[in-house]
Amino acid sequence: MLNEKFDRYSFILDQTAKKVKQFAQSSFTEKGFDITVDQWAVLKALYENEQLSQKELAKRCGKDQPTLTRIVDILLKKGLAERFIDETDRRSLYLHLTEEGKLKVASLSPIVAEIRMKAWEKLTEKDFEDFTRILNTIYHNLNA
Amino acid sequence: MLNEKFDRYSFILDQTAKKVKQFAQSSFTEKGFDITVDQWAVLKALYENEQLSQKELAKRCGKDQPTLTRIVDILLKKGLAERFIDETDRRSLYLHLTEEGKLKVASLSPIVAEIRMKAWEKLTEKDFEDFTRILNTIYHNLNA
DNA sequence: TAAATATATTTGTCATACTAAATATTTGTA
DNA sequence: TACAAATATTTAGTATGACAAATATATTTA
Repeated sequence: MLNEKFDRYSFILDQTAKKVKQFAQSSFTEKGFDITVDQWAVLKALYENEQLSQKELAKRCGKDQPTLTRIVDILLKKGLAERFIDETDRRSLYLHLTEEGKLKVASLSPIVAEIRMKAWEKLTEKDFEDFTRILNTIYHNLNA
Repeated sequence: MLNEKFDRYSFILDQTAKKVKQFAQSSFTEKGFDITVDQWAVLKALYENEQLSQKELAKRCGKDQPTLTRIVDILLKKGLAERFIDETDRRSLYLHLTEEGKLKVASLSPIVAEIRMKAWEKLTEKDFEDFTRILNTIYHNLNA
């Protein structure tokens, strides 16, 4: 393959990832959700799987531990989650959502799903499959 | 299309964009390049087009103006670029690379091109075309 | 069992992203 | 021409991302 063509794929990739996040964030803000997209990702992961340790949660959300710690700090301040020491391994902390946190996820989920679909207008199922396959391949090529 | 399938495309997109950046950054660091990937993007844009105003440069690099200002500040500190007032419009600043900056871009360019190819192993030209087409479509769907 | 090693989390530092507000300058308009 | 509006840049504040180092606790090993 010609090298020159690849000049800017990482630029387009980066810009599109940013745009997806921006679009979601501005929809959140517009609807008065009062959380960031990253905070949403953590809330959603917790909603689907309570009792995760912070380490497991970080992995599921694709975030490193320092970043996760700070996002969780914010969720605590907002009263959406609580942190507990795991008595079987006192190094570990586990988390669960407060009632308010659960309500927030339940009420936002359908709206988030809607927001997500906007990106796929004018694209086909095949496009979606190709897209995720290619992204996964790139990821694994660079993860060796 | 079924909504559920789209659950995590933004996650994969985000993780892959991060991985591409990390891979490039660790290659830079390993080779002792002493710049970040974002600083590289700005240097490259300047190399290909001197006399850009900061505003134009920001646009070309896909960065907002405050971010660009800070990246440029770092490039100045590193002695890679210089900033000048545009006397035809004293609000504007334009930039150009120092000799050291030009040398840096010239010497890094081929290595960066190599790094970039790694992502495309096991993928075809058609994949590349589909990928960029889909990314562009998503971008424009969300940019309206 | 004491010491070394490993693990989970946090803290610190720097770089980047986004928003809003401040500053300087220019342009448009009454 | 004076004033209002627009534009280019910077500054400030908050959130996130990456990486290194610090802390506390567990596990392994001599």
